[in-house]
Amino acid sequence: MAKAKTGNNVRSARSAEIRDAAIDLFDERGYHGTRMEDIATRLGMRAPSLYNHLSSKQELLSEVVIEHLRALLDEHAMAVGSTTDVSEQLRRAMEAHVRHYARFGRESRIANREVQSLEEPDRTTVLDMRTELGLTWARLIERGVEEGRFEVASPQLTAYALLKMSVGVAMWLRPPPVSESELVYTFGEIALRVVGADRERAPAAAPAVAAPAAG
Amino acid sequence: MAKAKTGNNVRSARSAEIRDAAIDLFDERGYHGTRMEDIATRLGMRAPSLYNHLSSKQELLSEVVIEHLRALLDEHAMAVGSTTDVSEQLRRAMEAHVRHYARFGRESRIANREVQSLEEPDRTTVLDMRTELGLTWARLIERGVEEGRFEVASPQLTAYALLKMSVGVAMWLRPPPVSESELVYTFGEIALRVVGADRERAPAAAPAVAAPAAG
DNA sequence: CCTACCGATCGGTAGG
DNA sequence: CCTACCGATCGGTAGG
Repeated sequence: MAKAKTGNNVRSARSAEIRDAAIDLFDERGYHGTRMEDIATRLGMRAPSLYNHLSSKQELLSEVVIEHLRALLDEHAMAVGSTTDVSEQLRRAMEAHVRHYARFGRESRIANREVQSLEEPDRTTVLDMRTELGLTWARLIERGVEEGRFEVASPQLTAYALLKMSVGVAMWLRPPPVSESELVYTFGEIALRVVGADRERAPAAAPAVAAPAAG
Repeated sequence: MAKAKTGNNVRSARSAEIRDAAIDLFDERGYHGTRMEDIATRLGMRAPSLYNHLSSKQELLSEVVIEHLRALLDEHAMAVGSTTDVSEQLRRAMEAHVRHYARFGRESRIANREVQSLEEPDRTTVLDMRTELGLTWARLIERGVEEGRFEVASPQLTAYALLKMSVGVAMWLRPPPVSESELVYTFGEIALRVVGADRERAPAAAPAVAAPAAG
């Protein structure tokens, strides 16, 4: 009773350390390129001792990926729920994503590169969550079009383009050359341009730059 | 003399088949998730026989990734060199990328996911090529800004956003819901919007849609 | 949390 | 192009 044989549901400090080391290594070397011994060494342990805190290497991966996607979906819902103006919803959704990718670069990269390393049924769960996220974006853009606020060739294609563009922030080779707030703001603006929403307030609150039409 | 011990530079039909099978499997299961035996089985062979046509598994990977990046750089140069109008250069560069990603989805996904599986010095070579591609895009956008044709907050950030957006085409979970030509055209248009170049010919050759400003 | 160790996998070689 | 096989790696277990 006292011994937690599989301590995977007990979120001890040690579990968190193991998880963090695993995230570091999965990001740097990939899932299959990381050995349990590598993770253990980072914490001054031996590989078998890890199994007092988890039940398998695969569990480490699936937890990271699924939590990442759940966070993305949550933050997207919050961003959209924080206002009723569809342009502002889109801007905030993009800002939320970019902020998340900037702050959780390691988890984002793992989630985007290691889907194929997931075993079933987690793999399917993750693919479904990704599909759901894409649909949420597409519906948001569709609504903007219906309200006459956006003008796009294809809401689905546009949703996909915006999503992929934002994920890119996490894929930066070297750290971004700008501050997080600048990153977030710029991508929010780009999103509005992509959906053709910027014309509403064109030469108004724009960040200066006269933008002449020299042919 | 007659026996090609390491037939890696001899581009035989068999080599091409092996390469194609490897690309399929690296894409589906990842580099580390693919065994030489898997590749051989696809061709009705046994794993050791593969070594009559290549020298290592790693060689298969690096060739795919490096060739992919070389093609991207070439096609980008060709697109930019095919006209002098900076807006048109940007559009064609985006179209070339999207077309490439659409046609070489497998290679594109491998190149983007398996950089970490590359050993040195190929890994560095690939990272350098990626950096070069990013710089090429950034310079193109900078020139557009200098000519007063584009208006962006940061050429570098914008270049990165556009690059990542286009790569996304290859990352589609399921095949794209539209034709290749539609895909290519839509992304070209989006690129022009992102750099703020569409205003020049705003309600002109646009694909209909009145775009009212009901706000 | 450790040592000892197993069972399986896998890239690659030997030698034909 | 094959069989036989090596050497190394690695996730996980036993048992303390």
